[in-house]
Amino acid sequence: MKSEPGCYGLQTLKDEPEQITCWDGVRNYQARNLLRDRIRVGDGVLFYHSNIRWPAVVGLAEVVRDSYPDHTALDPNADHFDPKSSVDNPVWYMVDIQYRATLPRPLTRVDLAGHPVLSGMGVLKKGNRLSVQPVSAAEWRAILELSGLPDPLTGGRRP
DNA sequence: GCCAACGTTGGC
DNA sequence: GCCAACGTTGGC
Repeated sequence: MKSEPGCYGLQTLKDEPEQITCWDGVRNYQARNLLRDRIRVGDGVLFYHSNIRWPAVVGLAEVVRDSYPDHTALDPNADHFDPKSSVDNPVWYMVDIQYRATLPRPLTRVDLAGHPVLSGMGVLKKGNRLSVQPVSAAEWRAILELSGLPDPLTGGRRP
C-alpha cells in the first residue's frame, strides 16, 4: 500500500489507537477490486512511502478486517466524496490494517531494483499509479530477509 | 518544478 | 464506441 508520508505515513499508523486504521479514500477501480475481492484478514502489507525524495518500503502491517463500504464516499463533506456511491451501492470499499513493524532501514527503489526478486515489483514499473497492489510471497520473503525482521504476521496468510 | 503515464470525462 | 482534453500521480 502506497501513501504520501506528508498525508498519512507509517508513523501516523503507529500512533493510531490500537495502531489500526481504515484504508479509506481509494478511488481507483483496479485498487478497489483488490480491496474488495482479494485482500483478506491475515494478509501482510508492505507500507510504501511515495512522492518524496527517496520513495521506499518503510514498514509492515497486517489486514485485520475484510473489506466493507468506504463511508467517506457517502459524505458530501469528505475529501473523497463520490456522488455515484450510495448505501445501496457503495461503489468504494476499504479494509482495516494494523501496524506491525518499521523496517530498520527503508528499502528504497534503488535497493529494490538491485535485488533479483524485488526488481520485478509492480511499484517499480514506470507510470504505475496503483495505490494498492499485489505482492508475491517471494517478494514478501525477500523483503523480510533484507530487513532482518522476523515474519510479523499473526494469521499466517501470505501478502 | 518538470513531465511522462495513467484514468476519467464527455462530446460526437 | 472512439478519442481528445483534462486532472492526478509520482519519480526524478
